[in-house]
Amino acid sequence: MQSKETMTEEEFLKQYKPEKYEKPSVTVDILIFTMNREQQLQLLLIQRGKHPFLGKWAIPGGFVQMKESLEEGAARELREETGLTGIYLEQLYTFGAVERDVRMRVISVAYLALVPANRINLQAGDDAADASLFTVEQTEQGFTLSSKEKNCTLTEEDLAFDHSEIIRTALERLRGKVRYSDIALELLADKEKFSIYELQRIYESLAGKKADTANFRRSFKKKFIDTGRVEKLEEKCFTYSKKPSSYYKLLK
Amino acid sequence: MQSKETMTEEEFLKQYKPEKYEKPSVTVDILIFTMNREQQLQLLLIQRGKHPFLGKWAIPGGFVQMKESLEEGAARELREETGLTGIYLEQLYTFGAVERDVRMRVISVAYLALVPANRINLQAGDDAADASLFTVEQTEQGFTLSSKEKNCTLTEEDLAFDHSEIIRTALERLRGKVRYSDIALELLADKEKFSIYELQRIYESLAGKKADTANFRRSFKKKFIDTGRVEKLEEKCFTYSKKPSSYYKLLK
DNA sequence: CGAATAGTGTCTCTCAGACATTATATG
DNA sequence: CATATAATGTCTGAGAGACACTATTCG
Repeated sequence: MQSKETMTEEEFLKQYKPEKYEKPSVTVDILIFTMNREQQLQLLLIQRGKHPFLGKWAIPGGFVQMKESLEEGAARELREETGLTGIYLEQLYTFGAVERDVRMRVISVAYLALVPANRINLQAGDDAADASLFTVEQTEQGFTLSSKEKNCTLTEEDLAFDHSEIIRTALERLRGKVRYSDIALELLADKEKFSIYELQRIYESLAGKKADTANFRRSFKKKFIDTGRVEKLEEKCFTYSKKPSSYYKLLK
Repeated sequence: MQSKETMTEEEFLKQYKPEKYEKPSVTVDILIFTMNREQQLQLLLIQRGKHPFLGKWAIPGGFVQMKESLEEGAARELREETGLTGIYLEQLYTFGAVERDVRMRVISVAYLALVPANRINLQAGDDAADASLFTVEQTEQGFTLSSKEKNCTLTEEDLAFDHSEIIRTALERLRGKVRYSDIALELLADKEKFSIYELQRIYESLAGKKADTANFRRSFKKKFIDTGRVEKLEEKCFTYSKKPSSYYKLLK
């Protein structure tokens, strides 16, 4: 056989054996965030029906397929859980500690999905039988997760694998990014018809703290109206207050 | 056989077969940045001695081992290339397009390493036979890589795989992060004895633009001196100017 | 009328950027 | 002396935060 250096690329490919080494498994996990009707941040979790961590809550995910990219895998998982496509997706971080799954070596690429308010309709798949939305509240220490319908509040021990660490990482990312990017817009129920009130509630959920109304409106004006990216509509919104608020429309 | 739901965890583990599905390969790639004596940002690249991309330049990397975490894998690669340990490491992004390697499906977790100036001593390993440091300059479009000793300048076509995209991502990260974090300190030759001049050159390399000396010094004072994180030394530095500059020392 | 949010105006403080000026060493 | 960087001072404008105030609708 020839030495590696003198082979052509074709010859090289012929003799190459990808199966020589043991490989870790790779999964894509997806943190699906949305807003509920009460303007609270929600996170989709699934109660595990199998070992390990039977009965604990986990971030949905699955093995990455050989013919899909990571982002496509995340989009597929999102579709399987919610039926939705065309949703904002962003790679979060890759978790690869050796013992994070007792069964085998698993490396998980975590993605963030921001689903517009009131758009989630949980799929009744086999995996998703016990999917539920939890209200996320950010605290100094970390976060709390609670579900009104399930009538429960989760602590770190109720989460499977290293998923509480993943959620912490996601919330950090959201907190940081909401300040200098437009991700808050992705959670609006309707980008073509929203009130500043709605947007502020989203901002506050992501930032993990209250914002001053006057200042929020001022910076909204500066950032979106003065630049022509958003325009005020004639129609008014009667949902949130005695005094009706203006609707705005994102142009882009 | 029992149904999954009624098995104990031990029983589950016994019947679990991790080898059922085809898996992608996972590599850890490491972008090793440092400063040279001329206060220029450098990036370590390796000229490939094998197909595919024979002769092209690539970011060093290798398969993640089954008993090491991703971060440990990055640290190992760094050690193999440079002999260094205890260096600042940060996960950058995970690249997983299906066709990014013609041989097989490869998912690469990219890490950033910031090596203090004048500390690099290239290892003469088999892989690293053709390792070389390239001076990085950031431009509006992206970047240029040039090597004085190799007497060459690389264009995107001279880079293997999707490595020009990875480098672009790394430079974006550095540009963004140098503004609000202390990563510039990681590139100082000696954290216990440095001049503001040195630090400004590092800042400028990472930010990709010149900084105003007066403003840079003012914010340095505010951020490091006034908080007690850095102290001024008696000793002076005669390297960079006719007028000697003060040395500073990072505490903690 | 009170209640609740919509929406505006104003003051302060901090910080970034631009730029002028003086200081101190070398050769 | 010229020169190069060290180091300080000053002015400006943008933006964040705190807070007082008026407007508009419902019930």
